[in-house]
Amino acid sequence: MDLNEKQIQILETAEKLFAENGFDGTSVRHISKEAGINVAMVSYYFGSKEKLLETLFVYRMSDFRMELDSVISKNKPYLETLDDIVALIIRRLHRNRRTHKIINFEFSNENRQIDFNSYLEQKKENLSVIEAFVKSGQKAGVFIKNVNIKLLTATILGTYFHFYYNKKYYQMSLKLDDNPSIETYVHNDLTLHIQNTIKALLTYEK
Amino acid sequence: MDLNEKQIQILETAEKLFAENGFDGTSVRHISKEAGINVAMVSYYFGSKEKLLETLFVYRMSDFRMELDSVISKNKPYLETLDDIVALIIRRLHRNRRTHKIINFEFSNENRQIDFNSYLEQKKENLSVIEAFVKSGQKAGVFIKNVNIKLLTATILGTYFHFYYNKKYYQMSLKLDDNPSIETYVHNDLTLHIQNTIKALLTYEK
DNA sequence: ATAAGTTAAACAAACGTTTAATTTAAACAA
DNA sequence: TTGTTTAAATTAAACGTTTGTTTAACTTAT
Repeated sequence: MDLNEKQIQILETAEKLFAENGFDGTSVRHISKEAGINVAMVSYYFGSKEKLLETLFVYRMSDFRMELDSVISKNKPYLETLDDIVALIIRRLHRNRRTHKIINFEFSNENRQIDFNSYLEQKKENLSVIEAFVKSGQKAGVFIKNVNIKLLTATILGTYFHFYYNKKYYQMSLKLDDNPSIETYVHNDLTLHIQNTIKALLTYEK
Repeated sequence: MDLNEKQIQILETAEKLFAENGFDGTSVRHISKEAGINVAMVSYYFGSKEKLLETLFVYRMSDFRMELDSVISKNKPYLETLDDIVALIIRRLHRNRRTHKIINFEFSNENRQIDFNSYLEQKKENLSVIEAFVKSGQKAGVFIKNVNIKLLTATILGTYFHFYYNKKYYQMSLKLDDNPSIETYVHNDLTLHIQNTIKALLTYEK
């Protein structure tokens, strides 16, 4: 995939607007105006509004697997690696939160004609790497056996997204007045909470 | 709020379509066709598409507080009540998942002119009841102190919604072929996973 | 000179809402 | 039970906008 500057500019403008107003809530004219280009350029470069979105998915979702492998291959103690994995996931999720939001919303839209196969394939790969890591920790006796591994990531991603989707509520409730303090909260408190949750779940005996 | 049969029929049709295709992805004509009524009836009964949505929120979100109080006032042991609270939340969430999905998506849409105040007020109340319960358990020495209480519900709701939004993925991954087996999975495995997560988090010592 | 980039204008289709006319249902008096 | 009145419910048609995409002309760079 080779994209020129203008294409990337369109993609990132579209990402912002799709995340803010939804796919159907964002018009091609809105994107082109915000990006400072002519309406026809979207069709010219991407073919259609749908294909623009598919291009955005590929543009944003690459190279996570590599980062994940890198963290695991450091061979730190299991609990430390677990913390690192969670921190990595949250960091990536937060950086690409807009695209993830669009995926979350459009993936469950039956009526949409968008190809999610590359996204699904990548997700499956990543989860099987994490699953292998947890099973290895179970064999080593560090993690307990009685855990629903497939739902582990649901808890990690789900907690982050619920925070992000209800940002307005938590801003109010936690008195996070400006963007920097939200960033700090995500990378400290929220990450710590999820790390503790996953560690507790994997080591807690009834 | 008194709604006649036809109004409820419109509301529930709209709920289904909004959840499937999004608010902007659902036209008033689509709703009226699916509900078997004339297009003008939506404006006639609700005033506008936006006000229809606000009516749906109130219609679905009521009386949770009552159920929550009822569970807590049974005065079972703390860990059992905790399980009951989680089970109650998941049951309610799952029953009203469509409306919750719409709220999640539209609440983070800056451009939308929808009144979320009654929803926010209710959410704040419910969370403060749960917060009080956890603090009481901490005083009793059953729950540990080192927990981010405000993020507890983010983990509960977030895990459920991540499962629901990625239903297609989990269906594939967990081989849940039909709707009954999904229902069973939600009320058994998923609920159990979240109960274990929250119990672990609230009792786990480093 | 050739191809890529960019533009304004036009296209049919779909959008939410309003209008004005008609049908239905309920209330009332004879 | 009847005919009449009144308001609510329902309808098809029309309103002005906005939608995604295409066209054909024009500009820029190679």
